[in-house]
Amino acid sequence: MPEIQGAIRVLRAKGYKVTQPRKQVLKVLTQAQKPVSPYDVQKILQQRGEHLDHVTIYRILDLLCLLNLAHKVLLSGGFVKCALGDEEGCHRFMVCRQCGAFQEFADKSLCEEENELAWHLGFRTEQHFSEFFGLCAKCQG
Amino acid sequence: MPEIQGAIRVLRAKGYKVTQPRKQVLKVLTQAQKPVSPYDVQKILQQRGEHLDHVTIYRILDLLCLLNLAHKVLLSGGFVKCALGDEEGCHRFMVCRQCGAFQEFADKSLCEEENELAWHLGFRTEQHFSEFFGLCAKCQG
DNA sequence: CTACATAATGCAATATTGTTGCATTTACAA
DNA sequence: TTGTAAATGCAACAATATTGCATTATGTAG
Repeated sequence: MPEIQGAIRVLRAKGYKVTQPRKQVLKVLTQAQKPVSPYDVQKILQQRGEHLDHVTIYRILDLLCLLNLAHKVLLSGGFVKCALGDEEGCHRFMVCRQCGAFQEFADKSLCEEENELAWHLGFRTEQHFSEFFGLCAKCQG
Repeated sequence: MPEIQGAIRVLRAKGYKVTQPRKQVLKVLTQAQKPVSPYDVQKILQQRGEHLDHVTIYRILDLLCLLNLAHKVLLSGGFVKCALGDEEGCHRFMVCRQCGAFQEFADKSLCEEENELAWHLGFRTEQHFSEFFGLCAKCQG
């Protein structure tokens, strides 16, 4: 598990403890062929006879994301917020990680570029969703 | 409420009934300055002394999405799936709406283009997430 | 090696999100 | 005005997510 060793080094280097639950979650993520939800992690562990509280799993995943040892994927079926209107199936949002402000913007050429890229990979795109996380103008102190 | 009238026309044209609950939800979406979750819709209505079952709200929002009168937005805080690894803060997925297959792909120039666009709008991007929904090669029969 | 301080976990409780089946009501057309 | 098909409400439940606090375990200092 070389990947896990690397993650463990990062944990230690940043002053976080290397606990059994953290190692268990890292192992699940490393072995998983797909992105997994916190709930998936719990079920996979249960199948091995191991048990972790789901709260613990959430906290570990949050930490791993914070340390860039994991990342969040927003697949379909996710949190749903609806707004009225249709902008040609291309929805691009900027979300400020500081103040939570968000702003939608459209860029037609970018959409076409994306479509073309996917097309070359054999994929026919019907809807785009993009989110940029970062700092808005106000929060770039 | 010109927007609502338009939506109502679409409903009628497609043979869907124009019911009180549907008009209530459309009104909430139209007045909302932000994307709202189904739960948000319910709370907003409650504040006005109106009440709709949450199941009804889910069904209406699904219908509006189906008719392209609304769309789903995947903001941060959504359904979380984590995988180990860090690919420079740019995660682009193609998800097949038919078979659910997904595939991650990277494109550096696209990322830079996106960063630049956001930059011109005063936004400093740290992480990208993109999802393309459509049909994979296998499902384009 | 032991014991301490504190970080991390487990647990309890609760809130939010989402789905299904069926009884009842409502919209709209005849 | 009335019939009927569509839509809603209700009940039940499953899954997802967050908070506060008691308990446990890690890493360190002795």
